Amino acid sequence: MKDSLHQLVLQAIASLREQALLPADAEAPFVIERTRSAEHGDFATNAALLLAKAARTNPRALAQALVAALPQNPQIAKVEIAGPGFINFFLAPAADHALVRRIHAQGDAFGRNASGGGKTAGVEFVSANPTGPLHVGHGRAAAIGDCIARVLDANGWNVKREFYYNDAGVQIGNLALSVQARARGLKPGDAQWPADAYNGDYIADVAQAYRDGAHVEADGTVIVAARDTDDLDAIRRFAVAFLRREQNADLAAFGVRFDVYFLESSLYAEGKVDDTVRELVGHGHTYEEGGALWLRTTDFGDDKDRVMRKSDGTYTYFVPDVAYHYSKWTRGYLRAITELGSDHHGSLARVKAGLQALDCGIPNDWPEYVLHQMVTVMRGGEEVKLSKRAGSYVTLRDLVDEVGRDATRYFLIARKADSQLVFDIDLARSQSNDNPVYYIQYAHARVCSVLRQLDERGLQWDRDDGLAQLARLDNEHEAALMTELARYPEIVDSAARTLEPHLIAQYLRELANALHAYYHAHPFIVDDAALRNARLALIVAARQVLRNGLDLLGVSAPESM
RNA sequence: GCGCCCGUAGCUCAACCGGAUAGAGCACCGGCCUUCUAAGCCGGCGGUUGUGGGUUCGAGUCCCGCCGGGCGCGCCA
Repeated sequence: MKDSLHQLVLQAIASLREQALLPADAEAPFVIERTRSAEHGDFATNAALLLAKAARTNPRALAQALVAALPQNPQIAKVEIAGPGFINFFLAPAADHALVRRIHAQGDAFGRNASGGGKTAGVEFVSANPTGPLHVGHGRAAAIGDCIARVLDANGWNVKREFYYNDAGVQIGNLALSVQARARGLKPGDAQWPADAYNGDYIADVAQAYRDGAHVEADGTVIVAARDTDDLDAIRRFAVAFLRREQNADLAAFGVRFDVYFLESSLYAEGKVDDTVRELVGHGHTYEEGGALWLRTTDFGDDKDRVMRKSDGTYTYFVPDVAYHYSKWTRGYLRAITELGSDHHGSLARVKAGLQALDCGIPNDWPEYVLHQMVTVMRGGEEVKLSKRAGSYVTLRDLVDEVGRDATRYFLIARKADSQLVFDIDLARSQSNDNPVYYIQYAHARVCSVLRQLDERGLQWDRDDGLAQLARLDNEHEAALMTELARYPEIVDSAARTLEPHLIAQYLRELANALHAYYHAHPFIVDDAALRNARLALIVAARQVLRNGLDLLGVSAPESM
């Protein structure tokens, strides 16, 4: 609807140009937007406000001319000029009826669109190194990344979820030493306990499994523990596999799966890091100084140049990062979304600089970054400190076990990524009306319950008759609910454009509210069969949209609660 | 010191490429269950959008300066 209104206004502008009421080159980035209140109609445009100057007239007069030039459209009941020169559109009931029929016809596909054209978009998120369990911050990353992936999919993109991890760096070395120390019976605090070791209890679990000769499978590879506490390399391989398996299990419990697990070590093994360095040198963006190889990232907007190869011959971490993103490019990811904690934002400029320096046609706005701010966890009114090294922190698994997958996902997705988030465990756990996720799920279950009630009363819902009788829906609650339903495709589009999945969560609450309000204002199971069928057609449409929206969040839509 | 993000009701947060009277939830006050689940609905209270300027028909939104909070500023990852 938004699009067709946009077209109508464009036609009106073109018409005014022909009449010389507007200069021939007059155009403006006008918008069609939902109004805030019903008295302003359903949609409004600011076209007259933006074009008034070019027309050398006042906005209201121009609005008059635009309205006069608007092509007729049966879905528009009324057009008004209001305020400083807004043009307000009032939709005809027929537009709402067509919408309800469309929801029934499209079902699970309602709200989806093909704007992505089937092109490939890679969404990288979590990308935690296998040095310990996932914590609540990873949970936020998982919820946001997975939801972005679902939203892009709903917009017609071929989405690849990708998890990148370092399986061979310094931190992994510390991990191996930690497990080895535990396997030798040492504990944190002991004189011989390694200085940079991980102190969490989970290290003891890994060590125990290693000594037991356990075999673990992770990311498609099986590793059997060598049991030899002197074989640090074997310990490392085992520990990585063990913790990767744990992380995968936690993510699976959270409802998140990946298409690609990308190992940093593979970049070295396949010579991709060397290739990248060679390309950068070849394009003349590097220089040697102080025994190190530098990349002139300042040519691409960075604060200062960055060392690529240290004087000891090893690479700094951002070189494989560039190689990794370049591999996404060569794998055909037309869009690459990288979801990170905002504490990594400092590295963005140099990675982008590295990609630009490859001179291979990567656009300046590729990849797209989505950064999320910290999560503060509250329990019993007190902040739970997160410290992996100290070994005491809230794991994602803890949250999913305690709070449930649905509420955890909802709480982590419902807020804009770039604002800090307070996760109140007590609130998320509460199965009460304090908890917004149940509110939405209850709306879905409520429709199911009405249909069950219908059955118990020995009645049947005639869908076709209902869809034919939509004109019987004439009260304000029905109008409000239909307006909410009509917004859904716009929200799906908007969430993908802005990469802001919280819009979905926000919207679903408003949709649920419209349904609950309708429920209380009017009985659905009435004696008048035509009216009954029409009302049921409307609430079943609402149920469909609730289900579709919850699916985008990865939250279940229960039939009863 | 420099860079990025944030600052909106007592609390947690919205506000669709700058739009009309800044909205929800929680908390608080008051109504509504012999009627499809009260995990619900309706009403009320609550704001100088941190602050001072600027841009324009119009600013929570854009620009500049302050104040406050977070994160980052390594030949660490």
